[in-house]
Amino acid sequence: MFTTLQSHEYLRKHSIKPSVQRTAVMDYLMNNRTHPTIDEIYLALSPSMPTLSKTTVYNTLDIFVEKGAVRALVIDEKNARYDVDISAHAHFICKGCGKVHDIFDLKPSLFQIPRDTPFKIDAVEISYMGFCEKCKGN
Amino acid sequence: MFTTLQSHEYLRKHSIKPSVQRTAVMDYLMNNRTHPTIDEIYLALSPSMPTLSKTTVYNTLDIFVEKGAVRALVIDEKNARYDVDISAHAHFICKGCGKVHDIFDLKPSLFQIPRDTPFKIDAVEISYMGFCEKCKGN
DNA sequence: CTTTGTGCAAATTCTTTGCACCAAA
DNA sequence: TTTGGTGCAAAGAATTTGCACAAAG
Repeated sequence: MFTTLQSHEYLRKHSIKPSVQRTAVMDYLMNNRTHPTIDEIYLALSPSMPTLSKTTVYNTLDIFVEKGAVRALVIDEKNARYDVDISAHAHFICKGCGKVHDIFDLKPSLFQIPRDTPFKIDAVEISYMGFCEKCKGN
Repeated sequence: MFTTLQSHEYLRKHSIKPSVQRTAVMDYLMNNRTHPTIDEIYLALSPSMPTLSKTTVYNTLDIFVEKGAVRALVIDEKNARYDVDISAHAHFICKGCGKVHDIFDLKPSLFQIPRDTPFKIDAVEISYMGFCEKCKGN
């Protein structure tokens, strides 16, 4: 369980001013490693923060990504999803239920950036698609 | 240059009934390996097919993907992009101009599916983000 | 005929924008 | 007070849906 104090600390480390809303969003991300969408974050927080607006959630995540505090995943065609774990790891998305899971334990070489391309590459995203345990039976 | 006859043939191979519209879209994809969006395809074809509707382009691409004739790329947060090359290769998206480029010549092992996951994985997508030659100067 | 495909318009969904108000330094 | 943050409502953009008509077998 991560505390508000730790979220606060983590935000400062990335030079993000820790407002109440930002701390709440970061708190949620640190404790819910489910690659949530904007809507999921908003729905989870709004009961305890009734004045929270979805615009603020959008703004907040934009800042987090810009400052390198979270990763924006491009794996779900429907919505943007966010991951507070910025270390090199891959993702799996279930075509049945849409949930996104982490895949750690892959060879580090997978995440190497190819040389001899004409591009200035600064990020890699490795995604697997298929069906999760629950959905593969159906 | 791929001909309409070849597109026609390729559609049959994937058991897709080759209507005029479908053949035109496949033709475009085979001759324009630029990972086009729905809108780009629509705008390119509508001058010569004034009655073409964007709904048809959506329907068409859905069928192509479902039948395995084209790959839907999840790399561009704004729009879906389509690739008629279904072989194992990676993509690079430029954060400046948004263009998507192919990266061939990567180790085949990169595209291997990890065992010892609880998932039934049936596709891999490897994406690199950064700036292309033109945009990296700015 | 009967099935399948096409295309218009409307509806939905996700995201962005403009602007007024609030809060912190 | 001045700057930056928040939140509402409206706008925008991509995609989906419902339905009528057209085309193919």
